[in-house]
Amino acid sequence: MARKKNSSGEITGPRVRQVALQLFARHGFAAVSMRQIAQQVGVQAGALYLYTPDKQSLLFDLMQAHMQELLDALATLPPCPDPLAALEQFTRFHIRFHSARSDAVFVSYMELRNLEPANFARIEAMRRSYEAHLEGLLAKGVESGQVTLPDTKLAAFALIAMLTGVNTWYREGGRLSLARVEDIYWDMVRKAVGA
Amino acid sequence: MARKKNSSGEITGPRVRQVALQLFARHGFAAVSMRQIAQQVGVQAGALYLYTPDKQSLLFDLMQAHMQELLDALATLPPCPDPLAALEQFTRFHIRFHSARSDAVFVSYMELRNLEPANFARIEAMRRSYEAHLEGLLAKGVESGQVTLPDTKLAAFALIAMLTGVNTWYREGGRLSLARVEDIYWDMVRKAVGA
DNA sequence: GTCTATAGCGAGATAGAC
DNA sequence: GTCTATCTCGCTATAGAC
Repeated sequence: MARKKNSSGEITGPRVRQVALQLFARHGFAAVSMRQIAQQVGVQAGALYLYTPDKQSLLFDLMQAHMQELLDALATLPPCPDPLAALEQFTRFHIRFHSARSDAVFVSYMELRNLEPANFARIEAMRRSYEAHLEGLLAKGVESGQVTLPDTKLAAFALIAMLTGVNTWYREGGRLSLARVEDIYWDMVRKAVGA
Repeated sequence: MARKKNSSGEITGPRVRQVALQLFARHGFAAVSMRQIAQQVGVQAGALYLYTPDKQSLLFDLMQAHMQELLDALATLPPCPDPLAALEQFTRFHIRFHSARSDAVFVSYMELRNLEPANFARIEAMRRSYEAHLEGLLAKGVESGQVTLPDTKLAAFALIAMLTGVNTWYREGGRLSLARVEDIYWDMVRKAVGA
């Protein structure tokens, strides 16, 4: 066994982050106290500072980890030479990835205003990189003539907003399976880009 | 003149609401103190309680006023017998109305979780009523055969998310006029619904 | 690594003078 | 209608025992 005798530190750190994410999503960063987090983790408030230098860093780390995971997952999608197939792949990927992480998505969008300027800039750069990827796909589709769009930049914004909106209403075990939701949204995306 | 000698009370009330809305949008409800609001209004903290019983009521009043204004404006749109013309009218109305009130839109969405349950229920009912209006338009389009959609409920969610998303990037005096933005979004909406 | 205890501060809200 | 002063509470963060 590689575990040390006092191994709870290896488990408490991730647990602090998990609890913080859930509470931030539910009540908002500013409305959640370090005491609340500690209570839900099952430690005293002072012990939290072994895992984060302060509350702001805790928020930033959660948001950065989420955005990095998103970019990494995007980068490991199988290559897709056909622009329309790539757009379908992106659509289904976006819905699946985001619906599986509703707390992180919510926090990463809603709490931007609670980041210090330097931290804000770093998260925003990651978000722009993701948007630019979609815009690139749309531009390729326009080039190949498979897609017709008045403005690829606005289309990228519009599609991401539309797809992320799934998180506001989708609940597992509801009327529709996620696969069916993907189908329906892909149908609307495909038509919206004139394919 | 109808103004009384001590007329500042007639102007301070609206000003408190205006300042609170701006600060809530910028920093979040929980992060803004009554002292901050008072300072920006130019009164002492205690004086705020002449205009609102407490901070929660201030938030709720702002959100309710916004939603009521939205529903009222929707109800006074000129009647539109053709389903497709009605959908275009809705699209342009939504973009215009929401882009002119970005603070209220932002607060009314982001701060839902800071409402007491009873207040939350009232705001949610108003939002659902707005969504139902759009879904009704889409259903009429399907009936008349001018629109093709796999699911009108999801389409309503998708279109509202897409249109409201304009607020995340649109700034007056930017690359595109609002009229041009309306055109571009209407093009995508029209195609997305299979018209 | 976690605890107790506490410093230092700022919050929401109220009382009463003017 | 607005002010000053204050009550009471909870916050972030730290110190030091174990």
